[in-house]
Amino acid sequence: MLEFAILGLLHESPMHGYELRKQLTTKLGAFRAAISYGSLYPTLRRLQSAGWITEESGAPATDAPLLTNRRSRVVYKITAEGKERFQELLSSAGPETFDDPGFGVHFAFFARTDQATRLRILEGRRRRVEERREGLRDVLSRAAERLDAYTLELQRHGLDACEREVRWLEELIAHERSGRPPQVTDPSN
Amino acid sequence: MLEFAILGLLHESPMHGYELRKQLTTKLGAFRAAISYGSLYPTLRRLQSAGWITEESGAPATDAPLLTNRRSRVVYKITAEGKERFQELLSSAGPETFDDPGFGVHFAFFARTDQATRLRILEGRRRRVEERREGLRDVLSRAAERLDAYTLELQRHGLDACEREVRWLEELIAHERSGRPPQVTDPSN
DNA sequence: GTTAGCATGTAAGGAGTTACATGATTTT
DNA sequence: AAAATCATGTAACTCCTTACATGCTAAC
Repeated sequence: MLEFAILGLLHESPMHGYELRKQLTTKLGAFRAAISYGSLYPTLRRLQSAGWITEESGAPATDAPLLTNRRSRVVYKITAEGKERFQELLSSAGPETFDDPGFGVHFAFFARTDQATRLRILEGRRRRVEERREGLRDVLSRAAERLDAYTLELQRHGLDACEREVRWLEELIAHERSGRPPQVTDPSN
Repeated sequence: MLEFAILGLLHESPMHGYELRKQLTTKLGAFRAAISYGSLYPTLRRLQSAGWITEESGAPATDAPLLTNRRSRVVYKITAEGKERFQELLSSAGPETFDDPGFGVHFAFFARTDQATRLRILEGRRRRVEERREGLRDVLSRAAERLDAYTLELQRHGLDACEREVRWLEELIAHERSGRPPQVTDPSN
């Protein structure tokens, strides 16, 4: 997850770790808490050994005027293999569990992939949410008497969230199918 | 989380591991995938060493007629210390992160606690969701131009979910304050 | 008699977190 | 010159999952 998100952000532009964390915090803010440095920096190391990212060492010509020849910051950029890896991770449908944050991260980087992949991911997600929805309906209709009021309320709220998400996904799928993929920011790669 | 949920279920009635998993699956089904045996059984061990649960060895008088003198099942029951531990875990406000499943598990066992604790947990949750909501609003109003359409859509959907949850929590809090705590199943302990 | 479901467990590993530790730079 | 915030990292640990291994019981 972190690996994927880092590759996704570095795909957009080179960055150092601290900045990565900030951007991850806003990019994934809708469904995840901020990631910790204790997780971020080791992952950067790992991605570097795997050859998916490299330290940027080019002459800092376009560098901001204030911060010359700094070596406290380590700026990373994605490699060609890294871009391949990113597409591979994006295409491989994440785990089959409903509560996995994988879908959110995938969605956050939809601008970096093609319509077919987007559709596959959206439909996969819809299937999983529908399954969860059916499970909750079953519980509410079959086992309602055996459960206390709070547990029931939780299931109802969960069912509601599922129904809502399915509708949202339907809209996105329809939108994706008939026509415009909402402005792909940058058609590079 | 698992520890808390196990104590909560055994608080209601003694059970063996397999049965625990089934009940956990429905009880937590609104926000969590099924827990694995590889997690369940070691946790049962740990709870037993800690003295919070014990193996039930009483004469199986009321046992189902078909299954006599089995020792393939190990039935666990909660101890007095276990009940204390459960209340302690319920009272200690969970982590301060929005996406933590802690709230859901706490809520699922609200029937086992008192109104004051329920209110504190609901209000704590509301505060965290409100914070997340404000963060998303900030991003949407301040940084909207810098984000692609998909990322924006994700934030909008997240914001919507937050607003919805806050309203839900408000209702629950109001209901909890003015009057009836929705049928507490069993006033034991 | 074989498939399906009940029942319990272990070993290895994944994906993160917290707490700690350090130092540079910018702002007040 | 103190405080805030930028910036990077390590060690230990938490909490869970997957994959494996086993055996019993019920149903077909």
